[in-house]
Parts: sequence; structure tokens; C-alpha cells
Amino acid sequence: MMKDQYRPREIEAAVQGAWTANGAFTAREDAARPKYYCLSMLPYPSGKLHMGHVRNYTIGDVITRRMRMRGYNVLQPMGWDAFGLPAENAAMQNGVPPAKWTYENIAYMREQLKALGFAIDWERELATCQPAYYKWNQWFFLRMREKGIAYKKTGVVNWDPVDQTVLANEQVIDGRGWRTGAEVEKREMPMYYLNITRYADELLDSLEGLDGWPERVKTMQANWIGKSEGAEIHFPLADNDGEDVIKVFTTRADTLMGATYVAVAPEHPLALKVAEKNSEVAKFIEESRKGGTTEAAIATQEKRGMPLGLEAEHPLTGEKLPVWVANYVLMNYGEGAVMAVPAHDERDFAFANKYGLPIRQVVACEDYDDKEWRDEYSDKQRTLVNSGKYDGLGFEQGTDAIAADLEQKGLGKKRVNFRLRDWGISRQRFWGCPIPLIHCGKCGEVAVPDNELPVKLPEDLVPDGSGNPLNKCAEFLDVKCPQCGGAAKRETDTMDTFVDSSWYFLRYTSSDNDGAMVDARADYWMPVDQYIGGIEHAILHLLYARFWTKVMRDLGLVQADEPFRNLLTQGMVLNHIFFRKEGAGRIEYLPPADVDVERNDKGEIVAAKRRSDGAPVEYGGIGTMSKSKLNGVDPQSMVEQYGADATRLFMMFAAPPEQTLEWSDTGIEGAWRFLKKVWQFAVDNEASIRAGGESFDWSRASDGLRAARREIHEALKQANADYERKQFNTVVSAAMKILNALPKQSAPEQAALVAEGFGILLRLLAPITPHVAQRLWSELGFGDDILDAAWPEHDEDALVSNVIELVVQVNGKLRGRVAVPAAADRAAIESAAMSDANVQRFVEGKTVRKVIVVPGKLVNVVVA
RNA sequence: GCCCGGGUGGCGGAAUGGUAGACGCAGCGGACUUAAAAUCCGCUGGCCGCAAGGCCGUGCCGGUUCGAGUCCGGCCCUGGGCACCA
Repeated sequence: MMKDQYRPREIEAAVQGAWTANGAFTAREDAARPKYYCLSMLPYPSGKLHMGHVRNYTIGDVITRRMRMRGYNVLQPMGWDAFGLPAENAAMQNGVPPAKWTYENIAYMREQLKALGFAIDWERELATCQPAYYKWNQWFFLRMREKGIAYKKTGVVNWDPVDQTVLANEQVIDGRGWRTGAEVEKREMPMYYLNITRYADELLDSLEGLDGWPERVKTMQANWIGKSEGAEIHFPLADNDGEDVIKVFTTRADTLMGATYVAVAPEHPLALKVAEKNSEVAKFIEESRKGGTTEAAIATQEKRGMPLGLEAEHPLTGEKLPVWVANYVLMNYGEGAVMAVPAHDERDFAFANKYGLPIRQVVACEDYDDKEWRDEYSDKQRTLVNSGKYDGLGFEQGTDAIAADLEQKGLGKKRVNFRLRDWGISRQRFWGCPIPLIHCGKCGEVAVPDNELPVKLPEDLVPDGSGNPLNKCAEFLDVKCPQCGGAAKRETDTMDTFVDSSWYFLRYTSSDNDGAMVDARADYWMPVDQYIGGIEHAILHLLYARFWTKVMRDLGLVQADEPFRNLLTQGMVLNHIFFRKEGAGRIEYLPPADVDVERNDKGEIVAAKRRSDGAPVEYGGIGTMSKSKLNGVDPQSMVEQYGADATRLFMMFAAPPEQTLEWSDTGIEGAWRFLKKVWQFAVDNEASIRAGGESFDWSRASDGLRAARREIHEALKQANADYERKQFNTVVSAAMKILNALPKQSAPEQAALVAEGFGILLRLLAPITPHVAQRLWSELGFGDDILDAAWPEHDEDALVSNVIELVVQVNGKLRGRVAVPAAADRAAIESAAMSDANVQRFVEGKTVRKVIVVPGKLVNVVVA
């Protein structure tokens, strides 16, 4: 007998226990079955799960479980992105080593994931801070170093003064550190780079083949790579000690004959050299360096510059052109210098007008006015004028001809330029993967031999906030040089944590292999069939992972060209925000749970009060759940209150996966209520369900039974289509429709309907609410294990009806409904439609022009 | 400025060019209860109407079509990405 009450905690614990006991989610390579690798982005072990995690992993779990029921050999692994700054910060606060903090968080969050019932193969679990994992970061870094893909370069780097570390360009947002928000400073520092630009073309071109990726993610990557075709042009310097040529990049080489000056960036070596002797220039450089780097500042910043007192030769005419330093030239794009063609470039135009530099029109435009810019001046569809032998040529011909002449003189050539920079991976941080190098006074920089890997990070050090503690750790620092045996020092820089997450999906396939980074099992599982994660990783992580996979391919480690076949970027989880204004402009946020809300007739929030004392509270609208705004909802308390199934169900029902999701307390209660109804239905109809399992001849069933069955199969058909396009909210709707279509208290003659319908319902729900589905499935005698139950498909015969209702329109407006036999021919349908009284009213006295019949749907009578 | 999304009831959201608002939440009414909770039943886009039914309605303006939330053109608002990119 079934228990009367739906008790999720009891059910979920028991079902999860059974899964663990029989290793239900252990994945084995099996050539006989089609494989499916379903992967969610691994979490950072910050302490506890948040709702974004729950959403992410529920989406992945739903896909995983459904594919398994459809007969696929499915792998869903899990791991921890375990290196990074928060562990260091927590260590400083609590005086606990980052390792301890991290491993404790992992242990806690692992239990949370298990309590949510995800079908994860825990045998493959990894944490990127484990030596067994990062050993291969180091090993592969050395391979890349041998190939020149990893190389050392001193460069200007972004220095975050708060975190005391170097940031990648990608980690600088509006001139501020992406974590700290502190204004970034420039520093020179030797560091290691990965030559991702070598792969820029392939990374761009193979985007096209990624049909399973959202278009916008591909666009963002393409923009980031930023390929532009043009030419490199050299402007010889007339007389200058040292530098002999200014290199520029341009996409408009055809307009070279219109160049009237050359401009370099404030950070350009030439400008810096002049600044040594010219305090005016030095002052200008200093000012433009601190001139705001924020978006708004750049957009409104005036174009400013000053002459350097140098002259460069035009590469074709030899004409002497003044060299300027200008704040609108960017050091980190192209060559940090431009040839200025004021007549045909809007920025040069403004600059030339401001400083009275010459403007020379070289592209045909009628009524050219050198005081007022018009967009047609930079139109590539026009032909060259005032350009000597190049006159009359178009953009492409002109570019080709000029590039050919430049090449002959050794002063330029066609070239492709990328916005993408090489990836600087050195970090002056402790809690990261050590870069496996040794500095020897005699031998220089020496690689740690493979058989001495991994270079282990001491797990007992506690950073104190004054830089990297490895620099003070003799045990780590002092080593013998692998080449000469003399005293030497270890490199103390660690790798960017994006390195760790650039290949973890490959390690899952071979996580128990101590002797190799990956083995043949990688080629069984790769590529990942479905990857799920936040849109915030659309550029960096996904680009790095694609790059890393291609390098591994080129070093013969894997066959895959691309790591992720299908990508789903889930939307954020939002909640209401409430706050109070304290004195001195301070804002105090309040958790929504502590606030009582007053709504107007339209349901809009008009007032809010703190529950404890009734003090008024301001409503801040809806925003992403965040620690600072205190509007997060703890998944743990939801699971305790409503169960994992209800939590998962609400997450899937509240919005389609890619859209933002608004948290709703009443919404999760609705999900909970639905599961209670499902349970109650099983209790009330147990006998029918057990009795109805025999095969049944539906062709002899009553109209009522067949109508109910039709509803169920229509909902099933819709659910399957929606599962296929990953619109899980309407899958849940379909499940609700099925429950609504079933008789609440079934009579004996309804047994077959109830048994079939409820069996369909349980299997539709199994991926979303696996515990309750499993319990009811086995309890009601459908089978032992719903995990491997056959996925339900609708019965086409069930959709057939003897009588169908057609909508009748007159001139496209709904005027009536008529029931006709399914077999009715066109004439019969038309006459039935015309005989409807209301339709008659609108047709009377008018001429019927034509009648459109859409089979099974509607009739539209066109009158005039 | 350029490139992507998105604008549908009180709310979350449904609708292969064919009944706009499925499913749920909230609200209202009723049943059960001493009462409350839970549960169950009904109503619920706006306006007019006793009703039958009618008119209006998917950001705005126009177009294509027998028929447009859906397709096309032009706007407005909004979210995101990129950006003095040469």
C-alpha cells in the first residue's frame, strides 16, 4: 500500500541511497551504444551552492536523464574550479590555509549536489587544485614551451593594486579590475604568454561549423577575435637616433596618397623617447595616461595631441610628414601608430581640423568640404583621385597596387591584424598552479624535468596579504638546478585559473590515469555533446577552451577540433531587491524574506515594510541574486522545505532555460502543490493503475475515454517536441495537462486510460523530478528502475478523432465553431460552416468571394 | 556609433502565418471546517450587454496576406556585447 502523504525528504534520501548503492550513474565506455557527453560548467567552491548553480545543474541533469532513457550511453561528470583568489582572501580573514578552506567547501557543496539528486558520475570527480590534476597543466605547459606556443615576454601588463596581481586584458573592464573594481595601473613585468593569436584564424573560421551554438555567442567571439584585413606600412624617419621607421597598420592602404601626418600612441616607444628630452611631451603623455579609461570618458574625450618635432617620409612620395603623438591612437591595437588620412577618416579629420594639419582628398566625393565631415568620405565604394598612377582604381585594386609597390620597396605589405592578444598566464598569486620552471644563475631558466612533476604547491601556507607567500618559503624556493646541480630558485608565479578550466572536460574522460594527461577514452567521449553554463563565459572561458583543445589536437593528444558541439547559455536567476537609505548615503539591503509587500490593484509593488518592526523599506526592482544585495535564496532551505524535486521542478517551470528566471516564493509552492497532486492521484488510483496494465483495444473504447486519451497523447507529443528544443517550461505544462486530463477518482473501465496516462506522466517527469518519479514507478508496479525505462512516444492513432471542431471566420474574424465528421469533404465542411447562425448574420446580404478551408483547423469565408 | 537579443493580462510565461493569453502564480466567489491551514469546485485581458453576442487588444506607424504576436519596411523603448580598432 502506498503512503498517503507525499514526503519528499524520506523519498529523496531513499532513492538517492539506492542510486549510490548500485552505482547508477557510473559511465563506462561502450562502443555498442551511441555516447552522449553532457557537461555543465564546473563550479567554483565558494562555500555553498547558489540558485544559479541549481539552475545550471538541473538543466544538465534533465538533458542527461532523458538521453539515458532514450538509450544513450551518457556521461555527466562534475568537478571543482578550485584555484583562485577567494580562497586566499578567506585564508587571510580566518588564518586558514587556502587548501583547507577549499577542500571543506568542496565537501559541503558535494553533499548539496548529491541532495539535489543529480545523475553525476562521482568516480570521475576532480578538483583543479589537486596535484594529480595540475600536474598535467605543468606537463602541457612545458610541451607548449617546447613548441614556442608558451613564451616569455616583458610587456606592459595590467596591475591590480588591490589584489596585487597582473590581470589579462580580458579581466580589465572599463579600466578596472574585474573582481576588485580598482583602477588598473600599468606595470612592466616578465611573464609567460600563450600564443593564442597563432590560432586566431582557425578560432574564427571554425565558429561557422558550430551549428549548436547560440548565434550571439559566436558573434561575441568573432568580435573579440576582431580580424581585419589591411596592410602594414613603414614610414622611414628622416633623422632620429635609434628608431629608423614607424610601422603602422591600416585597412585603407588605398588612401595612402592622402596621408598628411603620422600619429603614434602616447605609450609608443618613439613618444617615450622624445619625452625624455621634451618635458612638454612628457607632460602630455602623463596626462593622457591618467585621462579616464572608462567608456564614458573615452567616448567624450577630446582628440588631443602634439607634434614630436620629428618628420617621417611618405613611403611612396618621400614627402616629409610631421609625426604627432595623439591620444586617439591606441598602443595595444595594430602597431600603436597610424597613418593619418584626414580626408577619409573621421578621427583624423577632426584632429587635422583642430590642429590645422593639411587635408588632402584622394577619393572621389562630390562637393568635398574639408570643414564638415560626411560619412560618404570614408565609403569604400568610391574610386581614387589625386593619387597619381592609382587614379581611377577602386578600393581593392588600389589597395593591391599600393601594397605591391610598397612591397617592392620593402616598406610594407598586405597584412591581417587581429584584435585578439596573446594570453598572458603568469599570476603573482599563491593559490594557483605553479609554473614548472627553475631559475639558475648559470643555466638561466630551466624546465622542471617531466619525472619531477608535479611541482606541488605547499598546502599549509597562509597568505598574509603582502604578495605571494611562495617568495618567503625556502622549502619551495630552494632547489638544485636540474642541469648543473647548483643552487637555484623556483619560479613562484602561478598560472591564470582560466588555464585550469580550459581542459578539465578532457580530463574527466581519463581522470584515473596517472601516466597520461588523457588517453584513448577521450576520443570515445569527445566532443562534449551538450555544454551548459552562464553567458558570462561566452568569450573568455569558451575561447580559451577551444584554443587549448586545438593545441592538444596539434600535439596529438586528442582528435577533436572543437570541444563543445552544442552550447546552452542559461539565464540568470533574479529576485526582488529591497533596501533602506541610511545616513551619509549608505544603503542597507534587506533580504526579501524579511519584508512584507503591499501591492496595488494591478499587482504592482507600491510599498514595503520590514517585518520585524514595520519600518518602511524601498523597493529596488528585480535584479540578479547577489551576496551584496542580500536577495539570494538559499537552495538548501528550499530543498529542506519543499524537497529537491519541487525545487528542480520550479526551476524548470518558471522560465525557458536561456531566459532570466525570477524567483517566486509562491511559484515554488505551486511546484510543490503539483507534486502533491501527482502523489495524491497515485494514492487514489492505485487499484486502477495496477489493473490497467494489460493491453487494451482503444478502437472499442467510449468516446469519452478516447477524448481523454487524445488529450494525453497530444500533450505527450508537445512535451517531446519541447524536450527536443530544450524548452522545459512547456514540458512541465504538458505534464500538468496530462494530470488534469486524467479522472481524479477512476472507475474500473478507466483503468487502462489511467495506467497508460500515469505511466506517461511519470516518465515525462523522470528527468525533472527523478525521485518522486522513481518511487511511484516502482511502487505502482510499472517496473524497477525508471532510469532506464523506455522513453514514451505518442500514439498517432490516439490523436485521430471522429468529429473535429472547426473555427469559422468571416473575413478573418472568428464568428463561430462547427463540429464536422473527421472524414467530411470540402463541400460538407463549407455547408456546415455556412449554416452556423452567427456566420449567417455576417454573410447575409453580401457576396461570398471565396472560402478557405484549412483541414482540421478552420474555415474562412471571404465576403464583400 | 556598430553587432546581437527582447517588448504579449496583475505576474512568470504559451502560441509550425490559422481560435491570442496554454500551463502556472496572484486575486475573487463557493464547498469542507467550531475556526484556520491544507484540499476541492467555479470565475478571472479591457469596454458594452440580462443574455446571445459585439467592439477593442501582442511597444508605435505603415505594408504583404483570405488571415499577422508571428513575415517585410521605418520608428520608439529596453537588456547585452564591442568600440577613438586605424
